[in-house]
Order: sequence, then structure tokens, then C-alpha cells
Amino acid sequence: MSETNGTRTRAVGVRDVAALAGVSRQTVSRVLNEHPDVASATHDRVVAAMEELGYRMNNAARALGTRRTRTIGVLASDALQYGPSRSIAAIEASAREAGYWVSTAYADSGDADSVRAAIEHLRAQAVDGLVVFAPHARTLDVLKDLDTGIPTVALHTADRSAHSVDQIAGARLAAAALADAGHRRIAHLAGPADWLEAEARASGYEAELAARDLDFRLTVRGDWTARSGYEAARAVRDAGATAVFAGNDQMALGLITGLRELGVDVPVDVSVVGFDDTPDAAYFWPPLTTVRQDFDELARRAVAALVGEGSDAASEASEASASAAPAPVAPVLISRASVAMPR
Amino acid sequence: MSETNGTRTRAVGVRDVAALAGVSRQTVSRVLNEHPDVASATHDRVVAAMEELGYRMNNAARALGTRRTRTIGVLASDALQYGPSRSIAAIEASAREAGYWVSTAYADSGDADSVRAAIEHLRAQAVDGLVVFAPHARTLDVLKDLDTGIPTVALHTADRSAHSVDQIAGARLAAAALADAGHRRIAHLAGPADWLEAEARASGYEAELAARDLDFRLTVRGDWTARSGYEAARAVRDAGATAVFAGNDQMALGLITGLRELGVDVPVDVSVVGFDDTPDAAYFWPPLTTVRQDFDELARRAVAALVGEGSDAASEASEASASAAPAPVAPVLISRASVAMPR
DNA sequence: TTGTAGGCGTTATCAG
DNA sequence: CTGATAACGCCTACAA
Repeated sequence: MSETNGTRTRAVGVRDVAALAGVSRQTVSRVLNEHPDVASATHDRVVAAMEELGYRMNNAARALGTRRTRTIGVLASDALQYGPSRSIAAIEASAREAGYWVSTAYADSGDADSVRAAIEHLRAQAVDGLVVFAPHARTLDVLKDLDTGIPTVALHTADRSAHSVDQIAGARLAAAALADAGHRRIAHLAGPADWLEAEARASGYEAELAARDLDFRLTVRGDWTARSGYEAARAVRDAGATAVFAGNDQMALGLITGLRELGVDVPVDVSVVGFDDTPDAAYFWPPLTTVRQDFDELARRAVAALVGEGSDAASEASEASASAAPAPVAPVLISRASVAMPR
Repeated sequence: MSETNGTRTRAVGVRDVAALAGVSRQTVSRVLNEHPDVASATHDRVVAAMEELGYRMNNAARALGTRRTRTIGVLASDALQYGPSRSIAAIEASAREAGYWVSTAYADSGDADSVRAAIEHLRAQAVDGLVVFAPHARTLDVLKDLDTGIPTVALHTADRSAHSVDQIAGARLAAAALADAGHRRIAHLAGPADWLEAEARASGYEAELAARDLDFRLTVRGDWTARSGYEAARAVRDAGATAVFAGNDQMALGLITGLRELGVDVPVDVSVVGFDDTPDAAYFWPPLTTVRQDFDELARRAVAALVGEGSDAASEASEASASAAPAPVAPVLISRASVAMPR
């Protein structure tokens, strides 16, 4: 606004700031990087100069020098699903807080080529770390093949060890809620077989039923969409299930609608439990009992792992935890009206 | 894998490629940038060398030279809503196709400081173009204040002229569907008053009713959530409305559930139309009549505008359209079971 | 069609 | 604590 710059303002750089502050550009650089060994008087002078000139750092130049971009790459897929979209936003927030940028690339996780291309894209961007949404087993395979040499953390994978919500525990919670209500014929409306989380949930269902000596088994495959839940209604009805654990809330929605069209009431005739706890689930009819996952926490951990790894491995020791094996995030059951006792 | 590199592989650069191909680095650069004046023999030799060395371009260096990052910044907000999350993914796809990266920053569109911070963030990244989700009037204000000097396109704004879905037309479609079914007491469940799209839809509602000489008016404010729709049910019932145009599908969902709890059936007692056509809407109970917006097209246009602007202003002329004022994207009504004749 | 020189804005290294 | 000098890897001139 009030700039009275005589020379051509071609772009304010450290050199300009240095000149105005009467120091070398190296000193400016030190201030920029919060290097401790700078006299506070000098520091203030430099800051003032930056202020006056409206200086902004050039990241390209910095990256060129440091070989680090302070950018985290996110390979997202299925970003229209509630969980992933939620995670993406959370990752960005965590990253920014840590002073990082986020560069995103979307891929179709089912298509290896698309995943490969997206990773190449991010890699060319020279990201310092990579968060990969790997819901498909195939995605992980591609990841291993490529061996990017970049610190990477996988998300939305059923890998219990690392950064994930405990899918099996969540599924058991759901099945248990149904069993506790007195149901003995509990079906599972599962996600696609090539999704790791879907399989984990299916095995949690299996485990809980086995633990309770329940013999009835029915697994119907869906594809996460409400439509597929809708289409599963007939199979559920025909098998005489009195309860269904749906792999996500959307399928639960479709299922409920499908059952209703067949004259089967939820929860009077059939009880339903979902998974995710989307914001809408509380307003389904009936309000859906479901399992909530803490995606924010997940994202936070992922970013922390990447950022910590890059700079100082001990930076996580501030709390009081083991360094290698963080416990998976625990899901929690949200009870609403879609579960009732069997007739 | 099978690298037998004698020297320290410090990072393969143009210089290495040039050496191996027996040309100057400038020639390599030309190949990289698809400069026409390169003998095809030389070209092939260079490409082979790049292949052999596993060369990858360093974007930071390129950006430093060209002052362009080939990165589009996306200032996203309300990314958990269906429309925005959809748009973000579409933007990324379009950008990548155009050879651009996408750097995202999320902000709370209602909070001016948060918007400012996010824009600063992106600006420091030296993005070549900016896509700003500006659902709030306030967001636009911040944008104007800042005057980034970066080509910018606003999305999810009610600005009819540019890259947007025609909100008013959409709202009129919704209201018309209700009126055509015979309703004369049509209420509007609106989004927050400080949302431009919400206001546009409200004015579309108003316009359509006025055009039909319908006197009844009732506008209930929601906040886009199903919860707010749920809470609006009583007001709708008490006012004796026989139809409601909800500002989005989620509020429609909550409204329907709320009405049902009050003993009001949809569509027998009250008809409802939503907005967005989320994938779930077809499986609500009853399946929701709603207005579909083409977010993909929107994103495509936004990116095209940015990329075109940056390089060659005439690049859009390939089709056959005026250069300045693209028509807004037309929404379309999706008829389902939530609308019936009034009793 | 190809090569030579210089610079983009910052950080690293080594002196002072 | 501060400053010189040389990279970082590529691109834009201009020259050959």
C-alpha cells in the first residue's frame, strides 16, 4: 500500500531484507529458520525489515537448497466415502500445524495403474512423506513394488499394527450389541472382498459369533453403496436373519429401505447395526446404531509419524509411549434405535 | 535394482543425463520441455539416457527458474459436505490431466482469519492459480482484501456469472415440482443466511412462488445438517405447510425423520424436495426427489480457466463459445417418491 | 539444431 | 554470533 520503492520491485528476497537490515543474507536465513544463535537485536531488525518489505519466502528455492519440500503427499482414493474425506481434511490440518504443505493425488484404489501413476506424480513432486490410503490389498502391493524411498504410512488398511482403527474390535462391538440384545441369527452385510477393512470387519463378525457359539452365518457382499445394501435386503429376509451387521452406514441405510419395501420392519423384525457413524446416521429411520471411528486421531498419528521420522526420531518421546508399536485406535459403539430384541 | 553406478549416486540430474547422452544439459532441458527443435535421433538418445539413469525432474529447480510451480492451490472449506468433497476430487483430476499438481489448504469458511491463513499458506507455496471455495460472503471479502495477484476462481459461490451451478434455477425447479403437484403452501428449509448459495436458493424459492402467485411463505433456517432439518420439523408442521423445499439433502433427511416423529407422513401429509442428489438420497425413506448439481463439470471449468489463463488465453476457443461469460451449469430435477399431491 | 554463460532465491559450509 | 562463497538443478537468454 504505502510502498515507496524506487527500484523495480521484482520480488522481495533475502538479499533485499539483508540490505535493509544491514546484515548478510545468511543472517536473514538464520532468522527465517529460527536458528538460536542470532542476537535478539539483529533478529528484531531483520524481522522489521521483512515486515516492511512484505517479504515472503520462496519455497522452491528453499527446497532446492535443502532437498526437502516440507510437503506431505497424500495418495487418496475413494475420497467420496465418509471416512477418507474426513481423513484427508484431518491430515491437512495436522500437516499445516506442523508447518507442512499437503499435495494430493487421487487414484482409483482398485486400479493398480492409477495408483502407480498417482504415486509417480507425488514422487516427482519430491514430497518428504507419503500418506497412502490403501484400502485395497492391491494398493499395498503396488506400494511395495515401487519402493519409493520416501517415508510412507498407509491408512485405511486393516494392518492392525500401525495407524489404524481396530476394525476387528469394531466389528465385534457391533456383533456383540446384536447378540446382547438376544439375537442368534445375525447376518453380515460386508464390503467388497478385496477391501482389507471389509475383510477385517468380516472376520470380527465371525470371531464374535464363534466366541458366543452362534452357528448361524450369512455374509452378503455389498460395495459400500446404499444401493448394494438395498439389493441385499431380499437375501437377508430369505435367510431368516433377525439381525444384520452392515459394513458401513450407507449400506445399512439401503438395507433398511430395502427391507421396508419387503414389509420387514427395522427394528421390530430385524435389527441393524452400521459402521462409521456418519453425521446422518442419527437421522436415519430408525436412527442407526453404529460404530464410530476416530478418523481425526488417525490422521494426526499418520502425520506425526511422518514429520517425526523426517526430522528427529525422538520427538515423539514427549508423552510416555513405546516408539514402535502404537496401539490401534479403539472404535466405540453408538447405540440408537435400530437394535431391538428379536420377537 | 540393477544399477551398477560407480560414482556416488547423489541424485541424477540433467548434467548426468547430458553426459551419458553426449549432449549439453541444455539439450536435455529441451527434451524435457518438448521443445520442437531437437533432432529426433538426439531426442531418443537423451530419452534413453534418462531411462537408464532413472532420471526424475526436480520441480523445485524448475520452479525456481520459471517462477511457475505448475501447482494449483485449492482453498477448501466445508470439505465434509457432499458438494465440496466431490469438487475437490474433480479438481485434482482435471489438474493432473493438465499436468498440474494440487496443493490443498482447508479453512473454516466462516472464520476470516482461518481463510486468510490458508490463503497465505498457499501463496507462500507460490501456486500458479487458486481455486477458492467461497460459500460465505465473508470468504469473498477476505479474497478481495488480500488481492493475491494470483489468478483465482471462486467456487460454490452464488455468483451466477462464472463457474457455478445455477442455484436460482435449481431452486425454482424444486419449488416448481412442488407447485406442479398441486401444493400451495410450500415452505423453504434454508441453509445459513451467510451462505451465498443458501441465499440464492432462497431467492429462487421466492421467485418461483411469486411467479405463480402463491402467497404462503415460510422460511426456516437450518445449518445444512440433518440435525437442523430434524429440528425444523415442528415449525413446518405448525405452519401447516404441505410441502417443503429443503436446501440440501441432509436437511431433507432430518426433516423427514422429524416430521415422522410428529406423526406427519412424507409424502402423504407433506411433500419434500431436497438439493444435491447425494448418492444416499435415492435410499432415504421415502426416496428423495431432489435437484442434481454437476460438480465435476464445475471443477473442470475452474481448472480450465486457470490453466488457460496462465498459458494461452485463446486455448479455450477450440469449442465455440464466447470467451468471457460461460453460462452457469444447469441443475436437473430428479423425481422420486417424496413428492405427492396434497391431500 | 546445439552449446555456452549466467542467474533464479535459499541454505550449507567454513571462516572470522 | 556473523559473514563470505559455493552449491542446489534447472531455465532463459544469446551465440555458434
